[in-house]
Amino acid sequence: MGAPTSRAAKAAETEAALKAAAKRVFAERGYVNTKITDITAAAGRAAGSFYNHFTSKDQLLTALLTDMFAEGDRAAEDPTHRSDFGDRDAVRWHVEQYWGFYREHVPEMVALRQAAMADPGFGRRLQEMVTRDAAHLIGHLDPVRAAGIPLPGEPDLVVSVYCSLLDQFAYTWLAAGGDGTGRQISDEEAIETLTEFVHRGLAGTPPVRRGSPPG
Amino acid sequence: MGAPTSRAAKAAETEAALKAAAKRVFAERGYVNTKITDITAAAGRAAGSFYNHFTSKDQLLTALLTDMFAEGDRAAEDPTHRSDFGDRDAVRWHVEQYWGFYREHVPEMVALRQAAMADPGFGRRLQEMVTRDAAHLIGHLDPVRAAGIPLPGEPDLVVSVYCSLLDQFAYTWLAAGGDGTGRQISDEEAIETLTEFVHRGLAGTPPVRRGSPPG
DNA sequence: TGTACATCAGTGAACGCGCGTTCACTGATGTAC
DNA sequence: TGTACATCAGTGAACGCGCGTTCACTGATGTAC
Repeated sequence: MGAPTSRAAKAAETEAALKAAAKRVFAERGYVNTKITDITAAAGRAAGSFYNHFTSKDQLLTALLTDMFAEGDRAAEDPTHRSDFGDRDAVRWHVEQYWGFYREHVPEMVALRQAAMADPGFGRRLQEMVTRDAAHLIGHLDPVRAAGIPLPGEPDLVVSVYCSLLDQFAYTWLAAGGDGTGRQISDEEAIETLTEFVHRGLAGTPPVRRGSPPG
Repeated sequence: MGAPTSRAAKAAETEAALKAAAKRVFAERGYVNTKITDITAAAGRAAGSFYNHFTSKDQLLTALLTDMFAEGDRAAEDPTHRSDFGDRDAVRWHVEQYWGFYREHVPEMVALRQAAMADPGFGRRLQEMVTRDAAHLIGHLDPVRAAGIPLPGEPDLVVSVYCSLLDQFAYTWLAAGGDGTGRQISDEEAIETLTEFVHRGLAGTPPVRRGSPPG
């Protein structure tokens, strides 16, 4: 800004501007609907400039995802966290992490979701991300079983249920703009409801209930 | 086939062939990646023929969705079903309905999901579909509360949790080809795990548990 | 029943729009001496 | 420190590919008399 800049600095600045603009534009109109020139325009650069930094829109997204995962890995490396999903606090911690991460990375998460539907390469990338998460989570179920509480199904399926739930719920409320009723949702409310539901679902005792009342 | 056909019959046959081909091709390569000529080629017709029946790919999808919903409404009109989500059988019945419906309509459900991300019109359509479902389901929670069991959160959010879970889990296993580990899943296993998890999540009693053991 | 004309589903080559991508050019930064 | 040349980020008009869409044409079905 004003000060004379080296070439490298200027290039880095432009690349960062393109990335930031891409996130903004992806969030506004979605990944598939975004043209290269939408990104360069939003970044205040010429169309041709794009190709000094990225070979394609896909590769730009890949770069954004790399940034995102790097940050995510750093954030997730809190080895003090509770790892027993029979423990409500442990569930809450994980739900909160996921929710916070999604909220911070809505443009990338949405773009990845879109790209995964169109491009098998991103599909695999998304699956790997989920699988890695799942491998981490599956161990958190052992203490539940060790405590004599039967899981609702095979551990890998239970993890899949958990991931499905968090992913789609976060997408609905943080990215898609809610359930269509205009309802707003606070972080606290989302995290509490998810935590309670998941904790019960994993480690809760189903009630002994009659069917429908006679007559 | 062979027999001389009236114009109307021939046109209907072609339209049906285009719809059937579209479903096949959508399932193979996804909605966004499908070109008009992919559909006409799969149906064994000329490219121009498409426009005798549909104005665009979007409108073809709309037609497929109309067919699908018509069938879905007919199937869902079983007024004898249990409507108390404290009752495990009631939960199971709903899960089973959803799973079966999704299985029968993978191409349309996937296409709708893709279209909803790109086109706000389809986004609204999808939201309406979910909202209608939600309105039906929210009443099923009343008996749970009436029985003195606290829900894991506000009823509308609980319904949203339920819908998120079923939608994403079905998409993962029926459309996206699983969790990336090559794991297969039977209908029975899916329905049982979902039912148990949801039933506990809604109406289960969370265990009284210590935090992590001392030391 | 037969003939002449009208209509319409289907055809596929050709057209043209939109957008990704290129490339000759500019001016600023870096280097050589 | 100064001059001459090289390099490189950025520019934006122009190019061209891919695909949606059109349209003149064909041959079969429908209608009039």
